[in-house]
Amino acid sequence: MSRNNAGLSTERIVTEALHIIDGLGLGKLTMRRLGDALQVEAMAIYHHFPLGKEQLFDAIVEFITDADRIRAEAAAADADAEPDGTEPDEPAPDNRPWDQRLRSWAADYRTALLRHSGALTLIINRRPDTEPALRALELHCAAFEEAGLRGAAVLDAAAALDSYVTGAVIHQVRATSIATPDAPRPDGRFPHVVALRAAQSPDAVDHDARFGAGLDALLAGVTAAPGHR
Amino acid sequence: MSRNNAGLSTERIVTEALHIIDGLGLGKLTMRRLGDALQVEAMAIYHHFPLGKEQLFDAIVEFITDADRIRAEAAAADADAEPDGTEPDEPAPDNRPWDQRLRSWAADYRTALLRHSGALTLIINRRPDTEPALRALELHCAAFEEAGLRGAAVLDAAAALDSYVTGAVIHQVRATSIATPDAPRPDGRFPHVVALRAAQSPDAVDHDARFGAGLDALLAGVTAAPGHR
DNA sequence: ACCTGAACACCGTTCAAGT
DNA sequence: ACCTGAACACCGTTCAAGT
Repeated sequence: MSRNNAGLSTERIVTEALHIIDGLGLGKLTMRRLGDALQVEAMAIYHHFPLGKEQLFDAIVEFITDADRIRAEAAAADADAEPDGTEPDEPAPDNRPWDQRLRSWAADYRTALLRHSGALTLIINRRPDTEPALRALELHCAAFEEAGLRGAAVLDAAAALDSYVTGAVIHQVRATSIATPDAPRPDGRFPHVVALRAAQSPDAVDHDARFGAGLDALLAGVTAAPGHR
Repeated sequence: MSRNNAGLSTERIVTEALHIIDGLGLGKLTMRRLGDALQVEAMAIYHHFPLGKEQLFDAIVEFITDADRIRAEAAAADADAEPDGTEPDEPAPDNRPWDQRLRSWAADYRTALLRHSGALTLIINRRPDTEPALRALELHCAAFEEAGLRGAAVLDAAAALDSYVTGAVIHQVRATSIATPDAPRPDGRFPHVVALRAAQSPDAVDHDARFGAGLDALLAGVTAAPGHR
């Protein structure tokens, strides 16, 4: 066998990089380690990502936030009793009401971010004009117009929705991260926190329900407001 | 002069590190570069942060999100016509209604994050049980109880508020980051986006107004909901 | 206690070379 | 076109040593 043509591809590289991030953390993602995992010299990666690690990071973010791929994977898992060789059809238009479309998008996006929480710091630098981002924005704008918003209020609502979902994932990842041993336990200076945590331990929080409650509140709030600001 | 006792302190180190982050970006914050800026060997930093760079990162995050220091600085700038040597008094209790307290907190926190947007990736890993974090949570819980919420709904509302503010800063930093030259311009596949951007260019967005609108919507939504979920 | 200086085990990336 | 291998300029961190 030849040492060339090791069958490298951008998708294989991104998948393996994500595997390292999920397993060892973002800090352990090294070009050399990634090369080892791919059974290739580290420098071979630069042929597929000439701009280096930053470009690889961008590709990872696009991969994680590619809603179409996520939906296709879910559909393939559902329809495994239909093993014909046909390509997946053009995705059927979603005819449900605006709020159900937004709730589905939010749930899917949140799931994708949580599944790869080790890459969250990369998501922060996500380019707003990438194709998956524009596709999500288009979905949001169409939904909020159907809800009755117009003009700047539509874009404001879309921004608020994206902000909430991103922030909620960060909040949850923080809350479920391993506690530092020397952390100050809430004492008399924080009476409300103490009382509320006595009723509900931080470890017992239902993050899915909390996320849904906040999302409902946000959607109700942005669509109840007058159409202009 | 001796080569020892260079006057290093954790505060000086953190301040200088933040200066490098603001000026050159987080990626350029190096122990060696930080040492140069402090006129000291890089290894001297380890005497004040024995756990290394991660510990320094935590200190930077605490510094940025220390609401008390921010408020004290603002107060000192206001009261510069009162140059007596007295220490700043115990902060007066804020007797305004719950929503004004939350709006002030949100504005201050957002300002602090935006001022050091290069450190945003560090903020993601912010420990939820640090003292500034608990202080903010206490403020949130007291306000939402005053608004009529009870039990889990109070903590849910506090989580939603923190999520929104954090996410909104990330959204804004993304939106105002330099555009990639090869970014796909919105075309016929994104009709709503195209139409809305024709009316309001992305560069013309009033991010302060947008933030306020979303915050108002969120506060209205979480307090309009029934007290339990 | 506080800082120095050399050393170690890594990094990302460039570049010429191989097939 | 696709990959290798050596090399360069860095990193974070350890450790013994200085004062």
